[in-house]
Amino acid sequence: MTDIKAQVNPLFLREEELRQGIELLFFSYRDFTGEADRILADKAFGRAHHRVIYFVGRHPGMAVTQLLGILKITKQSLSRVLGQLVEEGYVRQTPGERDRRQRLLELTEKGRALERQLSAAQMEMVARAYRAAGAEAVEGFRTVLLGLINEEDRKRFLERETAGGAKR
Amino acid sequence: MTDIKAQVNPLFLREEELRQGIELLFFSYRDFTGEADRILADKAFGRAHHRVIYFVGRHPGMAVTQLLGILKITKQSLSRVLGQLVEEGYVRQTPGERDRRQRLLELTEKGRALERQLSAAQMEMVARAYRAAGAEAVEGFRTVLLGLINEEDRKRFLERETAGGAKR
DNA sequence: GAACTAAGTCAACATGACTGACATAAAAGC
DNA sequence: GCTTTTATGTCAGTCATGTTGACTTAGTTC
Repeated sequence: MTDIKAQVNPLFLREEELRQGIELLFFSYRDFTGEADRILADKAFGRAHHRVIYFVGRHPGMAVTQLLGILKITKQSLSRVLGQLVEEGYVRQTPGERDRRQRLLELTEKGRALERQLSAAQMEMVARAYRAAGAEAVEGFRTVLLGLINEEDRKRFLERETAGGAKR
Repeated sequence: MTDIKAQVNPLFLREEELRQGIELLFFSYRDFTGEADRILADKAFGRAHHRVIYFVGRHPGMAVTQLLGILKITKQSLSRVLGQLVEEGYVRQTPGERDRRQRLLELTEKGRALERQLSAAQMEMVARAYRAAGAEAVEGFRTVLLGLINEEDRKRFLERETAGGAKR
């Protein structure tokens, strides 16, 4: 029956395939973030705190403007979240040496501990999916997701990849 | 230099790889939804409205409880959004025949028009990424994302795939 | 007839985003 | 050296989307 449909409208399967892609992104992101959300709920933190902790942990010494660029939110939005994290001792701000207007961000030991806890959960999920799918599928996963990302951030990924060497 | 690191700590590359997976999901989802968000902003609708329109369009005649199960939000959250969509003539509710307690949901013509507009934008993004990546990569993308999705929803995908036949 | 289920409602609240206006300090440009 | 730009922060108000909890109404099931 679907074979007939496919013959009548050759675009049908293509649209179906694309819609499945859309749904896969929706469901996988929903379930992927759900894991960490549960951990954060205990600490009265939200997804926004997680993102800050993640990226500050990933790029220690980054300036506030850089972080805003990654998160693509306004500084007013960030300030509440970042303020809480600083106040509760997860993130430390130190004036920049080169440019003393900057407040460079880094995780405290407490912050690193939370970062590890959150990342461990998510890395475990990704690792499970990677193992189940195999190396070739992982390569495809990366290629397609890269294609969904805007030019600028995509470049960052590709640079890191070649700079890191030894990967493929 | 990174080669040395990899030899000293064999887990380094693995962790790096997993973190890249996490970031790919974050950035791709951010950019992927950004496209539709801009269209919705004109109509004073948000992402929540989009999800309702999408899934009602995908499964015409579905009951409210089913929709809640897919979205994994509370009925109170849904009611506001659904109420607006019904009021503004995007979604129609009709009592179920088998079970008259149910209000079965379907898009109106107006709703289908918006659905097409939104989906066209996202399908275009996915299509572009698929084309650039190639069929093999797409298969890997699907496999890995399926592995990130909870058991139950994953089954739904796999059933649809085999039922639809003719795909692979 | 009692118990359960589908759907909806009212109320209060939390989170995370936004715009707009303004303040301070340091850097950069002329 | 004065002006302009930049980095950061703050105050105030608003909006969208989620939550919990309590309760109602109507229909189904046992």
